[in-house]
Amino acid sequence: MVPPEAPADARATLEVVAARAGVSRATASRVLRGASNVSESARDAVLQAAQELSYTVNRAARSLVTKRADSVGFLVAESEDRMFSDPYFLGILRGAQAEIGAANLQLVFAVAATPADTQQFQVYAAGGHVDGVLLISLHGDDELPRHLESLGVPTVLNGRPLTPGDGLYCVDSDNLAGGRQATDALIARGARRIATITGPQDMGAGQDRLAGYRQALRAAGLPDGAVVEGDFSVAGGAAAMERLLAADPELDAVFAASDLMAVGALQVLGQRGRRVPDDVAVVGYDDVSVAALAVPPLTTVRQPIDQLGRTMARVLLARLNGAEAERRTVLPTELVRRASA
Amino acid sequence: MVPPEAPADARATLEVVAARAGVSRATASRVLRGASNVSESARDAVLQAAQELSYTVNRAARSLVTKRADSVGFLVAESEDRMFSDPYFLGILRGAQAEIGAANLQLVFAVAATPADTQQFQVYAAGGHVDGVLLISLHGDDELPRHLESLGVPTVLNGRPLTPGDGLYCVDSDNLAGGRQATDALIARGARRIATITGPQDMGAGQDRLAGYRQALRAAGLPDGAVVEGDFSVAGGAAAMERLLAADPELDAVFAASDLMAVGALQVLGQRGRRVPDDVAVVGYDDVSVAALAVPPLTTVRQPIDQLGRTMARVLLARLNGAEAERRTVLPTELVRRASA
DNA sequence: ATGAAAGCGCTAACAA
DNA sequence: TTGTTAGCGCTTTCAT
Repeated sequence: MVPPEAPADARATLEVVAARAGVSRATASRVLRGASNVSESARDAVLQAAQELSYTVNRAARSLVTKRADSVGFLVAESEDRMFSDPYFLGILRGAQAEIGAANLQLVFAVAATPADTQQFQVYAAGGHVDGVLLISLHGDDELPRHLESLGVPTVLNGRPLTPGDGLYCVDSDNLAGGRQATDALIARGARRIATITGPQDMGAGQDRLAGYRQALRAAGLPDGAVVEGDFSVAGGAAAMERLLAADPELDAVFAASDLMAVGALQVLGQRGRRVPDDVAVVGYDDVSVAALAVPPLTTVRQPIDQLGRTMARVLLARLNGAEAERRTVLPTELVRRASA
Repeated sequence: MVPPEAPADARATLEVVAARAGVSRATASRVLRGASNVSESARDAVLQAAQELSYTVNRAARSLVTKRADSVGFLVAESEDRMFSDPYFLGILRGAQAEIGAANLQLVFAVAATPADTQQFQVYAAGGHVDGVLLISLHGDDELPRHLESLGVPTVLNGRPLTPGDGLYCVDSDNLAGGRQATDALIARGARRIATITGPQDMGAGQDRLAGYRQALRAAGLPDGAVVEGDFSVAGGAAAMERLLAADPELDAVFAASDLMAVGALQVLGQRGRRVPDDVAVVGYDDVSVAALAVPPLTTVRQPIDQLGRTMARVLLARLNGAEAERRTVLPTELVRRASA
């Protein structure tokens, strides 16, 4: 009744492993999944058989019955090229992959550049192809995370939704404190006309860093400086710097809400003959690798980018396991002093 | 005999769609997969039913029978942090994802930092969890691609294996021509003592760019300049530049085999009081975004990074479809003139 | 052109 | 603790 030895070239199945170990498929399955109620001897036999046959579970078969996909989606909801030139995203990806991989799940990478893409992803996710999703780069009040959740797909955001209190799960760095740290550094070195290049105001990070800037100014009894919105890119930072200079030619410091924008600002400042930091001090945000390479090297606010990705993954994993998870996790930032301020 | 209407809240299955369309599961399946032998009316009915129920195929069930995973692995075989600060990788990823996504396959992202990781990935891939693998950043004569192929997993490399002629599939940019272009540009502007910071010599890209440099020098009747090996990183470029200066204080030009290394070189040159390009001209390689941001902006050799990723994916897709595919695809490079040379 | 039926490899009751 | 037994949702012969 026991099936004959399977051909050696075919991929081993549970059936074969069980037969070789002299137990039933059920027992073999239990052993391989680490269930507790198995005898020592059965366990050893199965493990060895599996080893010898280099057995790997067929995930499709498993998924079919468990109704879990054993994979999570990493969705970049960004239509612009920006994300692909921003090392920030790569950092998040690395962190997330490390945790997801360690949990033995797959990370399925997806990009939704258009509304059609987004729609397609929703269908895909709703179809049970992923157990949860890690959502990167949320703009405005994108309904995507809420849709995903209502479709039964646990989702964790990077950043925070614009309107709070939705019960969405999100992981963010402390942009408010970060904005303050940057501005305080400028204040501490004696700057008095402090301008800022903000991030997109349709993103929590953009809003919060600006709010931090304002708080710091107010706390120091300083008036608000010139404010221009940027888009987190180098070109955007440069354009914003031009406008800042036009708005307040006397400014003596600039807080740029991203390193990339700070680099753009540095370029413009250089062209205009302003010395950094002597004439104008500059502080960036992120501490991605270009910060240290800029001329002069950028004083900046470091975000724990890798940790952001890891934390997102951990929160999602916790949810998938039915464990408690923080709705909103905020990671600390830190000022990194270099030459630009 | 027809099953009763399924509960509306459950995910629709083929069974339900078929019932609603008044056909058998087999016919519904044929329609949904675009098989030809179906009547007009059956097709319409099924399509509409599927639409109404927002049916999505259960990939696990499909995979179980077709024995295809409908997904491809994107494996970064790199133990160092380097790759995560190099925009190059992100470009490849984007390109690959675009093609893979368009073909309706999933891109499963993985990192193999240690030999253990690599081993695990092999088991995973051999287990039929992916239909093919896109392999990034190959060092030395890594056996991984050959193992994967011998395990029956079609693999496509970025770059070229060190020892050619293995029948491995790879997609590369024309590093030899690129090295020549860079060096020719330096020669054309009158440089005569041209040094180079090479890429890792355990990688084809590193070797080929150096070979191109030598070819150009020889063609111009110029003697070889100082040569120091770098590791594609900024820090590595800076260290190499120091050694170059020590080896030949009179050098008047440097070809750095990556933009990141060129940036490092620029820093050192600045510290040593050498003006770029007046005292020393510099040409980089890649044309990643930092090239344009460097001070001075970097003249560099552009690789079609996005296309590299896309092409890798296309080659793999072709193989998966049993179509003919080039063993080795080489994409052209192009000199981008900016201020550093 | 269509349907009936047989699994794909696995997990999870349920019995023993 | 272990084995028996149903399926999970789909594709695919094989008839019709």
